[in-house]
Amino acid sequence: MPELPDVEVFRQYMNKKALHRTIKQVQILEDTILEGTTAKQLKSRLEGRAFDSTFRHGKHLFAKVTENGWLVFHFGMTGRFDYFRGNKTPEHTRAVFSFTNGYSLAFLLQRKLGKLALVDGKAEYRKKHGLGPDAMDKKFSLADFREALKDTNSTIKSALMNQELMAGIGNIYSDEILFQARLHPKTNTKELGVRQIDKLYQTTREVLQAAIDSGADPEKMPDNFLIPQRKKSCPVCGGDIKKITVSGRSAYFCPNCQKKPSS
DNA sequence: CCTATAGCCTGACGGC
DNA sequence: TGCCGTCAGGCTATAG
Repeated sequence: MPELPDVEVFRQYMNKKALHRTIKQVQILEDTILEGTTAKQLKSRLEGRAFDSTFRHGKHLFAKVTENGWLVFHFGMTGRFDYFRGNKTPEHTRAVFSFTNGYSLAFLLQRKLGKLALVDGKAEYRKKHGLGPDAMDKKFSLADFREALKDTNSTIKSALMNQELMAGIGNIYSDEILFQARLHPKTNTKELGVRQIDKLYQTTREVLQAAIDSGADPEKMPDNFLIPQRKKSCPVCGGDIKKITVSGRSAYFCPNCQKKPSS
């Protein structure tokens, strides 16, 4: 699930539930999710401290640890949080942060494709992973969007999902953005005119914002969104949705509404 | 530079 | 019911 809107919702959840509480205990149930740190180090640097604030960049969530750097969450394909009371950890819990109030924040990963890291600065982590600007950052302007796509010669779907160009968009939301922009996923970036690029920027921002406003819940998304019914029929024309492979990922689109400029 | 593929992991689903 | 292949909202390394 976790693309930019989902991670933003997780951030809000963490803010609401787990900020400013003293961390009594850290438990790592799955060492393989640790990136550049150890269970021992996490315990020594987190226990007795608290999460002061959160920051999201693309699909990554950073939680500020009082005077002690940042804990970084990456949710892989199946990650999420669960703030629960007591000792019974939810299924698929890989790490638990227990607070002095008797509640705990569980970091869940069904498949173990997520990561947990501890870093001194957000910038260094971003640099190390080659992450471009956050797709929803206020400072990520139309000019930046044009610049990001300028030197690429790939399918537009692939470009939108390229975390080096802009961070946060994955397989599902790239499909939604291209559906709303009425662009075929295999359109080459070079085929797009200035007007289309500009429109795509607006659409990208609108789709991501609408998803965040919906709590990243397909049931609450606008009626014209493809996501809730991407394996069924087009919410606009009612036609059949087609599935093709683009950049090694499944792309769902409406052949009637989304045509390549050249065809 | 770009695309395709495999691998990392687990679970759900469809076909037989 | 059971087994098997396929696929899944991410990312990385490698090959062509």
